[in-house]
Amino acid sequence: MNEPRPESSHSEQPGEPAAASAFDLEKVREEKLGKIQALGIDPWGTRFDDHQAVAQVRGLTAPPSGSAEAGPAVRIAGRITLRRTQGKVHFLQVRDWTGQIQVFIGKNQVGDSPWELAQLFDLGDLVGIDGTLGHTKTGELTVFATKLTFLSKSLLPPPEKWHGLTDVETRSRQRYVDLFTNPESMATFLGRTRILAAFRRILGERGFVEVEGPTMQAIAGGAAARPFITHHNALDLELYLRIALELHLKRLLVGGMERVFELGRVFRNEGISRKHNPEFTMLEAYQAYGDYHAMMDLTEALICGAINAVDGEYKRTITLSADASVPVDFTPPWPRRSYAELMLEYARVSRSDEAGIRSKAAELGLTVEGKEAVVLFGELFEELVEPKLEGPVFVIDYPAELCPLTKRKAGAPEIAERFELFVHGMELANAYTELNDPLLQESLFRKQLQGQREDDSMAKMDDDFIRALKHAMPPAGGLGVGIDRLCMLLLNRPNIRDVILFPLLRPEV
RNA sequence: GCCCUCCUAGCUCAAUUGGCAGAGCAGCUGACUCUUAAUCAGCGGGUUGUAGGUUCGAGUCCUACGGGGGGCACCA
Repeated sequence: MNEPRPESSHSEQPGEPAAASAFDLEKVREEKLGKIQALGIDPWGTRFDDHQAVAQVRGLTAPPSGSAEAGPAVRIAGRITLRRTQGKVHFLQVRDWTGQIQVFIGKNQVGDSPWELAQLFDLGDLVGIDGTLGHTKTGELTVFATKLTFLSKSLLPPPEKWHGLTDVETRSRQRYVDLFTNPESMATFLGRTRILAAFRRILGERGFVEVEGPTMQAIAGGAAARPFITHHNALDLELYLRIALELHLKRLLVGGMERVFELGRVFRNEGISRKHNPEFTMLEAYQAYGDYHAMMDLTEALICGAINAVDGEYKRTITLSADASVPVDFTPPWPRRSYAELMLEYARVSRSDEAGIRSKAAELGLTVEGKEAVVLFGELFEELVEPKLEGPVFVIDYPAELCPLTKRKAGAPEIAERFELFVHGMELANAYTELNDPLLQESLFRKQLQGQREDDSMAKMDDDFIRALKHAMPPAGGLGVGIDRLCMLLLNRPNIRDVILFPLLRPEV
């Protein structure tokens, strides 16, 4: 490893002499900070009440340019993103999280000492503006400042005014800069919170209560994934970060909470990609005395609600990658197609035709030896059917062998009551009629434990969960939705990193 | 973990075959009371991610390392 060296001027070295240009820009701003203080003004500001959102101000009516009529009095607060000075006049662009508006500051209009302050404004400073709303000679809606309030000094220069911050790494690392420079990024993350709010509202309207399961668990269950390991000192206990929400929510069903959901973070110790972040947000919802059909209705309501929260467009174009987008129509109801039917249509094989499955798999170049026919059947689905599913489409009734933890269809034990929602090859939701037979559950767990590989040695038998089931869990429908991927889809961001405020990155330097 | 690729001023980007590291924005000084990426004049700003190597000479070629991006693998 290289030792940190003084010439690595990018990392701040407190106490070391400022050496390079980066420091010069900062130094200039520090000097201005001193000048602001010399004016008797606190450069770090104070409470600033009753300001209006810029978007709200933009919605007001204001007199046209040159009118004798005084416009409405307004008060805004925000960041200076642009400054054009012209002699004894400044034009600023001031941005808050709702939008941006022009501010006019004239020396003769504000007076000498505010003018002195305005001379010290830098791009990136936070200011409060009192003024009247009107239009300039060129017709632009403008706040004509009457009073300036300094709210906070920016000691670092913001990115360039025209191109902004484009470097994807810096945008993720310094999300704060990304948010205040790139309005589309702000819109994306506010869109994400609207989607979450819509989910909570709809679930609440349907009688679901939000609960919080444990994030640190002695046994990380509910999915097959490698967990993160952590340690509790006082108990001297190895703990795992949860990989799913499922098993604790089901315990609550046993406890009598009939409709529960959790919108929570789960952690999986896996690779990072365009579609994977090690921590991500899941919705899981469980409805006592329901089944997977009830969950399909709920899924449709949730996603339609999310669309309405974003822009209300059911017919939308979704971005698959930087240079590929496709139209998708979310107008409900969405088709429900059985797994077997889709396999017949696209792969031309049925589950019972094992010879056909094997020859078809061989045809595609899949490894056939040593695999059970049902595994190949699943692989054929992934290869031949999933790419064809433009969606949104519910794929229902999976081969039971592929979903050991799902309740079988009454009178058809070879069929599992499960659906997955697909949109253009992306799996948006996964739901079951939950297995509530503790004896069957236990034996399936044991079988699963036997089959696992050496390096997956994290999985353990969750005896308490089995005990809970033995107290009788109601028959129930359960649903899982990957929130991050839904956000990618509805907010048109092809990379999961762009819908997670602080995605995992290697530490800087 | 593997393969490909990128890293140049605070930001956005140039730099011919290996031949003096440049521009715009931002910054500083000055002019300007209705600008729109304001304009005009002038000035400063760099260990080209890091460490080695090849070479008379490396931003450019080679090796290793760091970080990013894309893909593969992993991923009920």
